Amino acid sequence: MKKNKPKYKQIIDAAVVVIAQHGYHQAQVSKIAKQAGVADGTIYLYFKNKEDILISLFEEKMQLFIENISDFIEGDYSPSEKLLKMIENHFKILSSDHNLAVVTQLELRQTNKDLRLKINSVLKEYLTLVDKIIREGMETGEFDPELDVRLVRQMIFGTVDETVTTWVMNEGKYNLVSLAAPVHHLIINGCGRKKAV
Amino acid sequence: MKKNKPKYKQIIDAAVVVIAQHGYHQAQVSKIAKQAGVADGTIYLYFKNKEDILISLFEEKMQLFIENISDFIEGDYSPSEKLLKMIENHFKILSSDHNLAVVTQLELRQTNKDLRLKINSVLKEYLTLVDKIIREGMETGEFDPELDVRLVRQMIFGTVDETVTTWVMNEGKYNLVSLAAPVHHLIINGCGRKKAV
Amino acid sequence: MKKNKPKYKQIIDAAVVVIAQHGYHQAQVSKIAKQAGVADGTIYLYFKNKEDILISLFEEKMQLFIENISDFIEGDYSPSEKLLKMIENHFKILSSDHNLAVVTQLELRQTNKDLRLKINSVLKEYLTLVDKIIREGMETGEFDPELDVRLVRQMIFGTVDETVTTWVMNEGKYNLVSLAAPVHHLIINGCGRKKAV
Amino acid sequence: MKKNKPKYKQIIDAAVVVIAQHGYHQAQVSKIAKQAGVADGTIYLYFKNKEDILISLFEEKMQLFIENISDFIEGDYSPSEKLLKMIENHFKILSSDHNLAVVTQLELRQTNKDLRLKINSVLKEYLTLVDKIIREGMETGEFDPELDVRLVRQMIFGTVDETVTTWVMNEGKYNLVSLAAPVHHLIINGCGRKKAV
DNA sequence: CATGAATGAGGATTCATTCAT
DNA sequence: GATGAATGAATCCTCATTCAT
Repeated sequence: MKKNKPKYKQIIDAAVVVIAQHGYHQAQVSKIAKQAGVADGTIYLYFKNKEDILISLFEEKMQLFIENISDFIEGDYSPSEKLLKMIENHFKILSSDHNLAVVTQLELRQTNKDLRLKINSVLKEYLTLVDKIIREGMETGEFDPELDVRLVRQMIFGTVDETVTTWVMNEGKYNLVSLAAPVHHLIINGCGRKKAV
Repeated sequence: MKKNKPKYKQIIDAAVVVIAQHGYHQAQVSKIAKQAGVADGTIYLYFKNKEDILISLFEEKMQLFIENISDFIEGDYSPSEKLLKMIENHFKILSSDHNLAVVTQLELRQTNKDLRLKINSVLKEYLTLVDKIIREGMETGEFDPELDVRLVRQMIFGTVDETVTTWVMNEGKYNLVSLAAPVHHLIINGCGRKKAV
Repeated sequence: MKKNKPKYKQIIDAAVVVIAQHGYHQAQVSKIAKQAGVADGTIYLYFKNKEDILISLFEEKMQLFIENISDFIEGDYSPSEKLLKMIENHFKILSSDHNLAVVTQLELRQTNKDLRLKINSVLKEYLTLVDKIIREGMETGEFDPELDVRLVRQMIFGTVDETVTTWVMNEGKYNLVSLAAPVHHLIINGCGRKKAV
Repeated sequence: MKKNKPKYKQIIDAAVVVIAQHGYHQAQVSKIAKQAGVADGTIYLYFKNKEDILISLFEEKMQLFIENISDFIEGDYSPSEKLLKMIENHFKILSSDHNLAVVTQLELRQTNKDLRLKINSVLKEYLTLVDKIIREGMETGEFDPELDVRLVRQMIFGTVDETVTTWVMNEGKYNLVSLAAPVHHLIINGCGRKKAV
């Protein structure tokens, strides 16, 4: 399995650094090879082509998101709590690796439609976990049972993603993790005034 | 004023068609010229360069969004109603011009960072209107007065944008406009169960 | 006769200014037209094409050189004196019109071989006058009767031309006209030490 | 060192052939690559850009001129003899490589001012050698000690250059090398009649 | 396994010239 | 005579990928 050889991860990490520093369109294979400390040709012993580097990069990093939340997704937390932990996890990971945040929020979106569709299919596993939480919430009655799951998932992911992107575009000038609670609150309660109970 | 000459809009419309059909990276100037029924060189009588076509395209189309909502943004509707109308307008425009939807949601995002920053500054006018509605809602008491305006704007825009993108990626297989009401409901109330009044 | 209409000279003078200021490769027809205060198309009522402007420019200006020396070329001066006057005239004209000097010494040499051959044939009339002086000098015995006329002409023109070009390249920082006498002296006596008489 | 790899000289020689045959403006990079028997892209492994090919060409060939004369420039010849050998060398090199003569005398002068300035700075080393001979002649008393060195250098170079250019324009119809002695004679003695000794 | 020299397809832009008004 | 909007041909360079060593 190539994925376990040291050069595999070495090249992916080099790709993150190069793309973050030089931008997607200036991230030539030769630059990535140099950063990884291997020859250009070596890249092709581990990846089919350049596109394959990017998809693999996304797969690898997506594991970070999923591994962390798998722990508590089956745990004894309420759906709302799970959602909060998920958002916190999302913000923490990207907050702690600014290069990765730049790559996923800005640079990797400059790819063509085909590549983006492939990236989206990698994303699906993550989104499925969101769906699971939503359904659980609807079943326990914590969430509105009339919800359209896909729409809610889009609201959650759209809000989270837009929040991170804006943060990256502002060059991380404010604390992203501290936005997890208010974002979660917005998602659960909307922007309407809470009715007196 | 070049913008009022017929060929200006003719070229922009050609660009939308060509980019939607062939993708951003296959949208050569010569292809756009052919689609517009003009010579390659004529493009450069109306636009500084290829990038200028794209920015102008975005400016021109963004006017559609803004013009329509300017009518009622000052009207006697409640903030929540204004928000609903805004979302409906957003969905209607992109629903009725599938090419445009493909271009704005998928193709135009593949551009380099410089171009995207310029596009974002065009977008700002639209986002300012959203902010206005949010602030009005907070003042009238219809919205939670404790809201972080930027965060709410990100939730609204992120949700709307993600909804449209998913719809485009599903090739418009379902009715987008009919999602305006549930999306609006989610934004106002969140996914939490409505408390008994 | 087009050459006598005011716009003919107007366009040629505009060409000299534009070429001197912007360089040969940035001297577009439209720029020359603008400088001349006419429309692009008007140029083509007076000149066959762009090349024709340049040849005509050279013809017109070459007249300046020839007219002035025609006066004394038939006069009672010795061949050596005629040569000195010719060099002085050459230096004076280019000294007094820096734009013209830049155009003839630097810019017009960037043209293709064909155009340069045409320019050379315009130059011929001028060079014939040089030949005439040389032959006269050989006949009167003032010049070495064994000379190869073509070679001498090349020495004279080569030396004069190189002197002007160097002066232009040094941006006219020193007085060109005052070099006429020493250049003339070099041409007549060479660089060898004058033998004691 | 790229300059010592075989393809470096291979490409330069191809450039000389292509420029001589097709003219500067028709010497496309792809044509040069084809003539050199390499791919277009290979050119750019050895040269920064097209301009760099031309400057390198000039540098490379200028070495021919300088190497040959370095041998005797320090030798026991009189300054006048050195000058003669230099002119002979100059004529021999260009006489034996007609393509090169066309390129240096006609085609390479069509380049823009920037490139010409760079070419001129390459030429400087050669002109410095001329200056050296002149100064030596003035010191030994073989040349007029009152000479303006720059002016004499301009006479020498202007005469030599004009002689070669005329020869090239006449398509090499006569023997250039045999003109070395008379040109040298003219430079040393001028065209004036030698005074009886 | 690893290398890196070589490959070659592909596109935005300029500007001399035309011609309907 | 004069205009100027429209034309369209023509080229340098980059970079993902290969393959002989």
